[in-house]
This record gives sequence, C-alpha cells and structure tokens, in this order.
Amino acid sequence: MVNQDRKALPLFPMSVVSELTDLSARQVRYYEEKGLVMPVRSKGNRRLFSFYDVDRLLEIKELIDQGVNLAGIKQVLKVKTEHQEQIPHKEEVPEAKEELSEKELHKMLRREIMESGYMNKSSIVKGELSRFYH
DNA sequence: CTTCTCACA
DNA sequence: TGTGAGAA
Repeated sequence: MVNQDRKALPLFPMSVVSELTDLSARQVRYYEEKGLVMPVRSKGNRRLFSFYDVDRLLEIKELIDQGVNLAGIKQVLKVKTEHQEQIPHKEEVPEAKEELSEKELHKMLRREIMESGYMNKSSIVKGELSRFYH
C-alpha cells in the first residue's frame, strides 16, 4: 500500500499538470467539473493533483482522441475508480509546503514510468510522461 | 507571479 | 474551449 500512498500524494499544481498532460488549464478544470478527476484543494483553494489524477487525465486525453465523449469516459473511469476507491485525503494541505523542484518531479516521473514498464498502464501514458525525464 | 471563479461579443 | 476581469 505504500506505493499507492505515494501515487495518491497531492503534490502538483495546475501548471505542472497542464504541462504533463498537455491539456489546457481550462480543460483540466472542465474535466474536474464533469467529475472525471477530483484533486484535493490547498487552503488557498489551489488544486493539488496526484499521480493518479495525472494518469486519469492522460487516459481521458486518449479516450477523447479516440472519439469517446465525456459520458463514456466517465463510465470507463468509474470502473478504475471503484478499484482505488477513496483516497484518504487530508481535508486540507498546507499552502506553504507546496513547492516541488523540477529534479524531484523528474525523479518521481522516472519511478512512475519504470513501474509502468513492469506492469500496469498503457504505453501511451509512458510515452506522454517520458517527454519530461530527459 | 500563479491559480481560482465566473461570465460571455 | 478560450479569454479576460477581479480576488486571493
């Protein structure tokens, strides 16, 4: 369960998620509105996304490219969500401890990609994330 | 400076 | 979906 906790850690802001997924902030917020992802909020009402959220966003992106509408995507994601179920999210995350250096981000991305290589996740997800650990 | 919400020529 | 206003 340790790895899952790591992946569930809310640590990136919109800017990072936007770059990681190659989706506009507008789109990310819109998908959240549709219940496709549910990032936790910091005290300053900032969204904090976890690796799970990023994975979902990447899948959403692919599904849309494949012509799946939001309703359909919701169905697909619903199955996966039932698997993970509730993230024991803290009600709020301290605003101050929100900075994440690029080195740390790349370090985490490496692990994510390597683990994806051994098991789960589609190759497209790895492909997307791979652009960031040069 | 970054992100949030809300509204729309 | 984008964009701009106004606040935090």
